[in-house]
Amino acid sequence: MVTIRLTNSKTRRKEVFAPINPANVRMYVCGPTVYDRAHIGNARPVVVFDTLFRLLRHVYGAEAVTYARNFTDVDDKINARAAESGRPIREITDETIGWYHQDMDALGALRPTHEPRATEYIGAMIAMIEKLIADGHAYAVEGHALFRVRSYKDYGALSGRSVDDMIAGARVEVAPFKEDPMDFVLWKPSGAATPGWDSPWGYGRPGWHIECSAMAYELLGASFDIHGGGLDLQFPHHENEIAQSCCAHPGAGFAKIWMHNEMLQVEGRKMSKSLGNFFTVRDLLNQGYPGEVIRMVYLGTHYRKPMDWTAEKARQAEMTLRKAAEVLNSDPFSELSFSWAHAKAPTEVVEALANDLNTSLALTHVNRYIKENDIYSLVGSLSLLGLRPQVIRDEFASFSLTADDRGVSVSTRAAETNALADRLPALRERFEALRAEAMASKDFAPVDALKTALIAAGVEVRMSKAGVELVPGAGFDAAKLEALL
RNA sequence: GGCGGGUUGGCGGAGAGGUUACGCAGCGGAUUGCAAAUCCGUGAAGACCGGUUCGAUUCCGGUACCCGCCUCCA
Repeated sequence: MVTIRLTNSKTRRKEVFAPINPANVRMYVCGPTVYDRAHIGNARPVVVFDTLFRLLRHVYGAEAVTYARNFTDVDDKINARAAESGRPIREITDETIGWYHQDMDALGALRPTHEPRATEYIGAMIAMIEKLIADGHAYAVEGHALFRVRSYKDYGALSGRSVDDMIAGARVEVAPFKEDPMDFVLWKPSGAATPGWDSPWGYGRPGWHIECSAMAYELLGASFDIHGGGLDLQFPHHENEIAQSCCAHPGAGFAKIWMHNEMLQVEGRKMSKSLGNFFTVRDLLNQGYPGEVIRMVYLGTHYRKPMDWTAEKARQAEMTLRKAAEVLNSDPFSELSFSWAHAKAPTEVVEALANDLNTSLALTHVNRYIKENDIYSLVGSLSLLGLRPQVIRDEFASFSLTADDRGVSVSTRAAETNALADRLPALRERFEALRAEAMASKDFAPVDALKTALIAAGVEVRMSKAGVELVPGAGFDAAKLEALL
């Protein structure tokens, strides 16, 4: 069996992954707060842990992996959104979850096994808080329940901080009823304008951190294998989760391995609305970046390094996918000669991923399969990486290699582009005729004019002794092509 | 201020204590009416200063710079 190695944030070392139960490998990843479209920073952990999910399924079997990713649907940002729009909270969260699914589906991310909503686990949260209070790890005061940080001796171990250091450097405004400045909220009171539930501490709502502890416990148990999320969540969110869960379920150890993906920048700068470089995934999709291109850009950078989103990277990813599509499409019958769904990723690709998710190295291998025209390895690798081969072929394949040119009745193009594919051969014939004339007359102006127009329409013009190929490229513009017909 | 991380060729971006990463761009050649595409070939690196070592870009320490978290934002 392949040995998977993962960097554990808790130990800051790369460790051999040995599941608690290989028949039920369990992973929890912090999901979105659902009040708006996911931006491209939110999407990075989704792609990273989807890739890990796929690797685990590959190694341990699809049925042997349980992946839980929550929706935070109770939060002050959601309340604010509801207040300013006048819409019901549930309507906002339902709509946002729908968007999230659409956008992450476009990136080729599999749906996790469980996608719990925080509001469906209020009872479990209350039960956990009650236990923490009963055991002296938390206390109730003025309608709040607070976690007593000093009662968990390892508090700060994950993020490498000591409670004393943090207090010294803290800029936090400390609520007067806290025993200790670092104590954090498990439950807080709600007024008429905010959603709430009845609890032993009065009508109120949960603090942010308790939901993940409660849902992970309900769905995965007191101890499980992997807990993931963005590096920004390491402190305080994950630190607090550990404190809560370890105190509520002593001895269980909570997550064995903690994984954190680095943050994302855009064109070398932090993504922010004020800099005007803030994109949602939907923005990019609407700008015409296919989901596969976006995913490819993510996979190009190791998850523990800061990643920069740039238009140039997207261009290169698209170029690579076009080449891949040509290979996938080079034999119209290739899909029939072996089942694409069963193509296996070569060992070297699996091992690249097994080595702490070295997606960049995996893509290096993919490049070689493209160069060597190795369809089988290419299909297997792309599938394991979540880059759907059929989609790539349909989205990026060139017209010149479709059925029309080869006399076979296999069409692999998306319907919209197929319509144009029918017209390209006519243009090609005209081009060939013009070229033949030019060769004889030595007047190349007419053929050059047509060539220039085709290039302007984003069509690659390939001439050889054998004939002419017209291939739509990255900047393909159907409207300009229409004008030539 | 506290804590954590990073710094690789023109650009992006990996592995490995000693042997070509790879991709994009560049350059040379083949090919072409000219190109494009393709193929062949090729130059180019490891922030700085020390240390360990026969040997470090890879390990250790320091400096500089950058980034993140500590505070609503991922």
